[in-house]
Amino acid sequence: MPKPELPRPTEAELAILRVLWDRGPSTVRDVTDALQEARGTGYTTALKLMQIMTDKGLVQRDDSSKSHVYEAVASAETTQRQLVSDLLDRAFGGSARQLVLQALSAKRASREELAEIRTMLDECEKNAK
Amino acid sequence: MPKPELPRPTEAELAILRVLWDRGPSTVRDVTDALQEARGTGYTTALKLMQIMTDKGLVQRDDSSKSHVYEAVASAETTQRQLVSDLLDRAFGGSARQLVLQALSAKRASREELAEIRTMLDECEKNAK
DNA sequence: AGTGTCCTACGAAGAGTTTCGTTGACATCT
DNA sequence: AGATGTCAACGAAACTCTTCGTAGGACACT
Repeated sequence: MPKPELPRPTEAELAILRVLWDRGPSTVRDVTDALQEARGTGYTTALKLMQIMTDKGLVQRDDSSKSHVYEAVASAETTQRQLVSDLLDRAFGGSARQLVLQALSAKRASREELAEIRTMLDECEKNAK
Repeated sequence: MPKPELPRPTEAELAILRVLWDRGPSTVRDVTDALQEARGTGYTTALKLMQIMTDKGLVQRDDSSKSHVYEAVASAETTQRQLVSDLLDRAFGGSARQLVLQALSAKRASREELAEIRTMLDECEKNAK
């Protein structure tokens, strides 16, 4: 079975995943530095979290060199889809329409963004039942 | 100040809020019954959560009758917008486009839903910068 | 060898979340 | 009156999340 179904990342875990998606495989030092200004995360805090994430299967560790290198297991897209799907069920009763509405009203999308979304809608429509 | 900025509801709290949005003002018994099948929530569990939510300001309590009646303070729309906005920042780096894309791909929206979303887009475009 | 630096590992503290057992108040039924 | 039932209140327990202090190993430099 190729999909053991990863757990939903917590808040601090998600911040680390974002760094890994951004930078690619990174050491604890790299991640700590990246999160230092944004969150003030200390080194041992990041290390502990990444060890936990390894146990959970959220990241993979390459310990062949002295400084272990960590890599996100699931892609940003996959994880984002999981998080949205989760929120959809938990807060919106499954109504994608409502969720999209709130997303647009929360962020006041620009004209360009609206145009892009419209293009995506066309794509979706082609595949819809 | 009329907007004291409510905290983000936790998972169990959100389940309770959903019942209150659905049913309107309700007693602990009502909420427990509604959540019984969906979550197996026990009476004292629901009571405790609703007391905590009262402290947090998420719900209001009317204790004029023997069975206290609870009511959600924030509307479903307001809370949903807050949750989406939160997820947008935490997981999508603020890109509403990406979030909408994942929402549509997570749920495989029907043709009707797509049409409705399209209509919403028109509305948004009128108000865009 | 001694010192300093960088790294992993471990454990524990503190906060928040969720669950539930117990208690006491109050009302109703017999 | 006594038994039964419903309810709010409280506290404790189990769990998760997040943070960090401390220890120990490896390495380089003096």
